[in-house]
Amino acid sequence: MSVTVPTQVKDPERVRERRMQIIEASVRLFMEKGFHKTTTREIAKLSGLSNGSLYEYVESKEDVLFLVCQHIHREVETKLRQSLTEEVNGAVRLRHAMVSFLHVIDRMQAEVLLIYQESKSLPPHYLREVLATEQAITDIFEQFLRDGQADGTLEIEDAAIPILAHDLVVNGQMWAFRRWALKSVSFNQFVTQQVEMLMRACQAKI
Amino acid sequence: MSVTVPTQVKDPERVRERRMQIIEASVRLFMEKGFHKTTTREIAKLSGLSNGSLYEYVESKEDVLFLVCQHIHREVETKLRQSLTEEVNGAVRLRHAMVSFLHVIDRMQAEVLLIYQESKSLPPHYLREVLATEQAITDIFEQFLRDGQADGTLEIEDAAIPILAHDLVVNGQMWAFRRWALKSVSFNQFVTQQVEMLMRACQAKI
DNA sequence: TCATACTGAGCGGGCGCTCAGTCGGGAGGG
DNA sequence: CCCTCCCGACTGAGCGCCCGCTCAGTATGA
Repeated sequence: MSVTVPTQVKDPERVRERRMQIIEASVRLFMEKGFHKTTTREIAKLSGLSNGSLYEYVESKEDVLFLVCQHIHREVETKLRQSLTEEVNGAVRLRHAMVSFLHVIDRMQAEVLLIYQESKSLPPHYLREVLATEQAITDIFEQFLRDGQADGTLEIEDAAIPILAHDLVVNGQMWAFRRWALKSVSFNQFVTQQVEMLMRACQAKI
Repeated sequence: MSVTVPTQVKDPERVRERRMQIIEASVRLFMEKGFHKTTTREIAKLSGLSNGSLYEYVESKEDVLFLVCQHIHREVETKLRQSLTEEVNGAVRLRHAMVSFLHVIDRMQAEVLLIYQESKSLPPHYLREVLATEQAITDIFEQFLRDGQADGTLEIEDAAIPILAHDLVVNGQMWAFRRWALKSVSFNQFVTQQVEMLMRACQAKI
């Protein structure tokens, strides 16, 4: 939350507005051709800005990538948190969280893929921020696992919890980054199977 | 297996030798700075070749990336197949395969990460080949799952098998591409937890 | 003597970023 | 109410560098 992108423009409202244009254009371009093959000229053009203007809102091409990653992550996290409900016990809560998460991934397939493929091109201080957000998403699931462990609806070791949380996130994201291999699987099949497998993996007493 | 990289040099032995130099140099460079930030000049220099010579063994920078990906994948697949043993039943066989796989990933962390991060930069016809190899590795596990299903030591639905195989591969590769989040977990812990979780997920009767 | 492998200076083009200049609107003085 | 001035936003031609790739020329060994 502490890292911010510098700008020359004084009016914060204007900055937010223009950066939104930049993000929307960049998401489209990066998804289409990747970060490295997209030129700043293309970004400017599709944003409806001139080349020079773009650099009033951003200091480098990497800044743009960071804005994009940050925006996507925020959207994933808020959508996920929105869809969480207060449920009776840990196991049920975990199950619902996983289903919600899978739906978010499905709606944002391309964006999730983008983060997977391009975030490595971020300068270190930006990368750290992006990975922190990724961890925050994982932490949501860790909490549910702990809840379930505490109320006895899940039977798991302490040591397994962080690993299991990552498994869960990664197995969800798989829907985005392994779609090439999952062409013959429908989304509903995928959800059912992954959720069942998960529940077995942590020995849920539903 | 059908895709090959063109060369100007007649002597096949020489081609193999020089390409090995190119691959070794490129693996180091790509792991260090990524594909896009590595120049062909650097590759040539570290390979012990001149700039022009490099292009006798390769037609483009993408060719080099393909050679690298192909080489890594081959190494993973052969190392994995080598360590597979003939075991009594499907469940035990699967368990051993998973452990072997995790050890291969551990030894080749950086290389696995490289494929994850850079293979998207391959031209389509090369990418197809690389994904096919990835699928071949997944297929190994699918076979074990089917074996276990057939002999009754694993209790899984048909529809779950492909998904489970991918889960298994991805949860293993996680050790390479999520190391930033798994710093506090030891390799042995990781292996134990992942294998136990897997066995529960497919209801193994060991 | 000739095919084959190798060399490295250099070409061509692209791309990130800059900067001298334009535009517009609001503040302030007459 | 007008004129002036100024500041912040915007423009886009173009700079400078870099990098993938080539090719005319050289070395080598059979």
